[in-house]
Amino acid sequence: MEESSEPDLDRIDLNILRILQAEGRLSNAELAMRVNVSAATCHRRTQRLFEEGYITGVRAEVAPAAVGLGALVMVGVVLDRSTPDSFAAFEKAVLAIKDVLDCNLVAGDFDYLLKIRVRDMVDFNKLHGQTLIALPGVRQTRTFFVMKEVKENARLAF
Amino acid sequence: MEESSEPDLDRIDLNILRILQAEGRLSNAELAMRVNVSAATCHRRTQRLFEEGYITGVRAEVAPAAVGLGALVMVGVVLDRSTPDSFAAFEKAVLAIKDVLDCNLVAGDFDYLLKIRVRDMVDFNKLHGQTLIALPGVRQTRTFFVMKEVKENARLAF
DNA sequence: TCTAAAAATGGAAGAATCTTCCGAGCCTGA
DNA sequence: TCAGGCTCGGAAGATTCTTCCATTTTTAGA
Repeated sequence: MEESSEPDLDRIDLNILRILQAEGRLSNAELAMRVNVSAATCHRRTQRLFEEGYITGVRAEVAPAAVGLGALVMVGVVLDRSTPDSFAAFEKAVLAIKDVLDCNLVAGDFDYLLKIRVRDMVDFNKLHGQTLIALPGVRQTRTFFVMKEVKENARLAF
Repeated sequence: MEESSEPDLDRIDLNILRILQAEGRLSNAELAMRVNVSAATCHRRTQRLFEEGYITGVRAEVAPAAVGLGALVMVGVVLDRSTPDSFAAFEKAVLAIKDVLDCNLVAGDFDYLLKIRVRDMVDFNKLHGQTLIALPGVRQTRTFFVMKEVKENARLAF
């Protein structure tokens, strides 16, 4: 009688996740009302969702432009060789670059796709010329300047 | 006497932003201690950061795999024509697709780059065949399956 | 079907936190 | 120098959190 996909999350848990995903600072009392359980139960449920890793953290979203990070750039990276060592070295180096928000190993024309936030194009050119192309094993990069952010970091639909 | 870049954020405000970006559920009392001001001042500062749009929201991060969204896919999209109407129609349609987390208009080989989360490759194939290539004005798409998420949604460095 | 153990629930209350008011300190400009 | 505006921290009522406990609901076996 095991459920097929999401083992131990019932409708209430899923609603808590959905609501906190949108409003992470909601008070427990208000959250309890919205999901139709008592404050005590809601508190226990939410605590469990944190403890068991369904919620990995709660973060305030800072407006990038407000802190001088107005430029968003996507970069495709191709490495020289496709060896495990080569990948590992590249990944370790990328993790240390604060401007890189996302880094994904992909199948397709690139080895990695990066998402980068910097102040402006001048800053990106410096990052590109001094850091990115100097990363271990990089054969070539392809840059995609973002001209308009249509949708950014949307909530998960479940 | 206008400052060049970040007008009205002093060191304390920036620290509040940095801390809340990492721990959005921190109590005001604890936050006040960390930034070395009284609870009252910290409360006022934080409130202002919300009201003036420096913090756009606070969100719980839900583990994608826990809610059945284990697959991450990047898709490059090229449109038939590069007219404003064409772009507008595409963007409007994309905003309605819940699986699309990011959508950016870029300069380069593609018109748009999408970031999509679905359950698995089967789900992606369905989404691709039934929805993506049927979006208004789409000439071609290029799919990049993510094989490893090296860095995901990192915090802004400022 | 029935029963007993196990688990989850909601109410209540002490503890902790929030939120606002107020007076004091500190620049700023005349 | 001094008046005005701004920001600060302490304090206290209001709100919220967190836990305990009795009750209800669910589960599993006979």
